[in-house]
Amino acid sequence: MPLAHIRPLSGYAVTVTRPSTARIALNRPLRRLFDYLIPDNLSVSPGQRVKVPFGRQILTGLVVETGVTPPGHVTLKPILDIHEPWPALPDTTFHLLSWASDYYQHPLGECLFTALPPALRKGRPSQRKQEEHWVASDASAAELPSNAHRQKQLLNTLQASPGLSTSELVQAGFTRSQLRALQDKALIHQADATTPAQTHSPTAAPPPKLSGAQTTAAEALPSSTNRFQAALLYGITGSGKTELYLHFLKQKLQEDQQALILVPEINLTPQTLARFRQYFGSRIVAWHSALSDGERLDTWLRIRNGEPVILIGTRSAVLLPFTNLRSIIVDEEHDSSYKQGDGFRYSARDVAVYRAHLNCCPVILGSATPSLESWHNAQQGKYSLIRLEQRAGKAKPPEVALLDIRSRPLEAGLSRPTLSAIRETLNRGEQALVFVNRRGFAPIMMCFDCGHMEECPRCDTRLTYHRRDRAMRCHHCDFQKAASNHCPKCQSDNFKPVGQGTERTEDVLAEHFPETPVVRVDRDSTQRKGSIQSILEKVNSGAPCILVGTQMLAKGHDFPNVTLVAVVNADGGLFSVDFRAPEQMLQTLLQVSGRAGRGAKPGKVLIQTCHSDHPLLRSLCHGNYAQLAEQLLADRKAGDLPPYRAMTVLRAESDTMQGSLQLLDSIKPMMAVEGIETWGPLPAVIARKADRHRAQLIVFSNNRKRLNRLLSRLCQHLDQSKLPANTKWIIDVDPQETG
DNA sequence: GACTGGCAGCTT
DNA sequence: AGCTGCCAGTCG
Repeated sequence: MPLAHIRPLSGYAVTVTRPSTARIALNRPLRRLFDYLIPDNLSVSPGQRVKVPFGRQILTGLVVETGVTPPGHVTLKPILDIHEPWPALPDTTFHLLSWASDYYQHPLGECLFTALPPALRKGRPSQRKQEEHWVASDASAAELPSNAHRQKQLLNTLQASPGLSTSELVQAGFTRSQLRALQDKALIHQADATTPAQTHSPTAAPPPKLSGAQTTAAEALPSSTNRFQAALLYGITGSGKTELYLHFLKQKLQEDQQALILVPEINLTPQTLARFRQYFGSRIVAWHSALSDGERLDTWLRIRNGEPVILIGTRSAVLLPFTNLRSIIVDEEHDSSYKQGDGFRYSARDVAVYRAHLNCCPVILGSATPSLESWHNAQQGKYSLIRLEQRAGKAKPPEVALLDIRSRPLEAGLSRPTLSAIRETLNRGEQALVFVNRRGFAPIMMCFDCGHMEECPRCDTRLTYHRRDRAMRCHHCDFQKAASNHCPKCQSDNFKPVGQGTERTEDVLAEHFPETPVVRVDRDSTQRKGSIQSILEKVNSGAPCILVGTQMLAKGHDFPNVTLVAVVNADGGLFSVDFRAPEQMLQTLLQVSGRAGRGAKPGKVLIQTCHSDHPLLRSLCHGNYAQLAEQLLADRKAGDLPPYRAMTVLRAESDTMQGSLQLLDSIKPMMAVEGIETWGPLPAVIARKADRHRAQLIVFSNNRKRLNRLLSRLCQHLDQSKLPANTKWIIDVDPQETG
């Protein structure tokens, strides 16, 4: 019965009945919510963290809705307690996550909980632990044993500057146990809770000076922080996109407003932070996977409290509980690491655009090699396109040349012209970078007598030979075994490595250039040597050297003295089964090309290929990504692929291929609907991984809404149906990989 | 008879 | 995801 028109008249008492039930989301992979009673002494609202009994455990849940009518035949248990009287997730963040849960078909509970810091997920209190400040007591230091040097130094430090906090002392090299030891001897005690002096004050450098081209671009950036506007900033490597971001924030962001800058993990270095801090001082705050639980809670609370921070963070930063977010920037927006590869498979870039929309604020997507999705959106006029096609300062775009290696003699994949180009570079006192797309020594070990190749026993893959530790490794599971000198099948000695890996290239280059240091940068070498940072510092000293590496080298680094980039083989991505492979390969090639000639000296890029007449590679030589994007988009259009149609992939894995295919086959009839097309089911390209047999069914539609509704029904159906043992299914909306 | 491991089913 | 209860297998 509609009662909305009945208004209380003045003088009448109005009884406001508080809702007695609440629907709660739990951090469990369940596509359902659970209802509870709200006890009289508690009041709860959506987004709030509560403690509830669940089975015989006690869990932390998040309120989704109150005043719900529970399903008939269940007896509700009461909520035990609230964690804090305010909603952990504010309105817009809550809406954002509900939308994402529906869009990506991932259980709401798990989506909501990814927006909480680990401490709050585990049900810990939301208070920041109070910083302890220490002062020296009056007692005599004579009580200290003579060998307690560090404790003595600590005591001296506190006598000299009383009131230092635990974390400050730990940073100065003291330990918590030293503090405890002094406290036990009553030589120091905690200071009263007087607020310590602010340690850092915000510096406020004026906005960076812009070049003519940059000024024109800056004028085209969003004009207001109170309106949804999406801009694609297409700026070639070295054109100074970062200056534009800085300029934009300096000009448009007010002092009480929050901003978010998303970056790929690899770009979030101390140097990047320092660069932004130069202009915004302590307003700049970092968010990435290396933070401790305590630091995460701290930063999360600052954001939740609406502090006007400018947050620089990786993927998950887009889910933080901002309450006054007025600008979003997504740097390197094409980067595939923005898409989460497992669990809640969201794209931080796409969520960022939706978030800007919800918030009515601008979003800037920046890249030298924009994703075809964003390029298409710009063409459609959904985003404004801002071009920045000149390198800043004196640097010129590198000259890119193809080197056809058909019927040329190669040494570990390197042709004579490439080797002499490297020599010339070194002779000029400059550095060369050699890009190899595979780590290890060689991707295959093969017997030249019987043709046997070493394969992984658990996957449908070949084992990669790692000569450094004489191991054969599978790059798709954790299998490895000792390498042998002869064929395990026919015992022949004619058992040899085939193909190129970073280790082999490194060896050959070291042989060829014995006077020059050769530095290898890949997952293996950076693991062993601790951090990539120390390697890079060595390179940046500028002395002649040769860098050998994988993708890792392509991104974000600035090597002023690298003037030659050599690509060992560019053909991998051209003929792959994955429809995104050519785009990804060209983006990587352009990114790695961008490493050449970033300083004052001109750069050169040599690309070895067996297909020097391929139209995509030819366009690459002209260094014009815009033209490449058009070519790639034409291919996508011809194939009815994204961004022209929405795509979702359903994956199944089980102990047998038959089991996986059967599950997907049983789904397929549900997809036989107007406006939906399916491909498959087909075995995955690597059909067996870690002894699991994988298959996939690809679903297309040119109507996202309809596809979304269909997928929701499908997930519901699959949740209810009992699957054979060991059979699992996964849904990936807007997949990054379709192998 | 007691213990283990694998699994199916349930959580409001 | 946990957690538990059930069942088959096996230990000595």
